[in-house]
Amino acid sequence: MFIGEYQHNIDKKGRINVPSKFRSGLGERFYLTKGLDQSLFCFPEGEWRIFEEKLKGLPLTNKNARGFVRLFFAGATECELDTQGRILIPQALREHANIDRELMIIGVGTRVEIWALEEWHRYTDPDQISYDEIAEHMSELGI
Amino acid sequence: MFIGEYQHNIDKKGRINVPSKFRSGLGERFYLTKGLDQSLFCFPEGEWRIFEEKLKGLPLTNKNARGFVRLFFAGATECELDTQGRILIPQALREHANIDRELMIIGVGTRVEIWALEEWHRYTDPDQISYDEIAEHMSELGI
DNA sequence: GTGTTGATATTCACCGATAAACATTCGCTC
DNA sequence: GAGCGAATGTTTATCGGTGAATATCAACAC
Repeated sequence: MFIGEYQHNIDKKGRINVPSKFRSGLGERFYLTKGLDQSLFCFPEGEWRIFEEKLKGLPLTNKNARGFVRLFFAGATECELDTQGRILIPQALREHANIDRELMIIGVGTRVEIWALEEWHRYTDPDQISYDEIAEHMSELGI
Repeated sequence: MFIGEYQHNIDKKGRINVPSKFRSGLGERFYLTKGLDQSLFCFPEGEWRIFEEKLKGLPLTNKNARGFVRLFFAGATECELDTQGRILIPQALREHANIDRELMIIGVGTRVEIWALEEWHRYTDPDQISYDEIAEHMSELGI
């Protein structure tokens, strides 16, 4: 399970250090794709297969489903950690997530997400997000 | 069951001593998350697994669910007692709870909470809080 | 009151992780 | 083949996390 948030920087060549806590979970080879809400999704091999299966099951006739499938498959790339534990983020994905220099890498259970720092702050802005609603969800979980 | 309150200090590296009374209940490894009201929640491993399982099942396509899962996982961290019974509180969690130096660790039945001392005093200030009023609401909950 | 024990506080030193700059290789174009 | 840029590798500096050692304090027993 991936949890926690880590603020890293991207270097001039478009590489980022994968937080050491995520390395064992992601393994040597994993998958990176355009995600929802201007983020990038990062799946370990096993989770990627599950995700693939789900996408394949979507109806070709549904317009939204078609867009969904295109976004994920077309945006996907296979990543390999280099000798220093870094990965290269392709230009297209950097643009999708608006990543310039500072970014936030977060663990979201079964996947890892990469956000431009600014986007993440906007997303988690207390004015934008309803903590009451969150509290609501928490009580459903019995917290 | 966790009960009692303990006033501790955090060291320069962001570590705190876990009160010895809580150690056996929390075990060697447990989980810490951003809680409500500027506090931090501390869950033993077993309870954490239950949340994880529930959250894993939430749909990726639902915006609210996505947000909740992100905040919950990103705001969490795994803690392990070091050789002296201390844990490290990550920067982000310290900021969430406004913890600078003095803090209060309280037992709340099934979980442990960590507060900045100042926040705790503000929260429990008799001028701010009416126990009668709280008791009133409790009766609505059937207690 | 004194000594003992266990718990918490504080400091220091070391190691690993990350940041940033620089070097090398490879493939491409001209 | 020369020059170029993208990708990959190497090196160094810095910072934060981790463990060890020591100091302080409170509770308790005698």
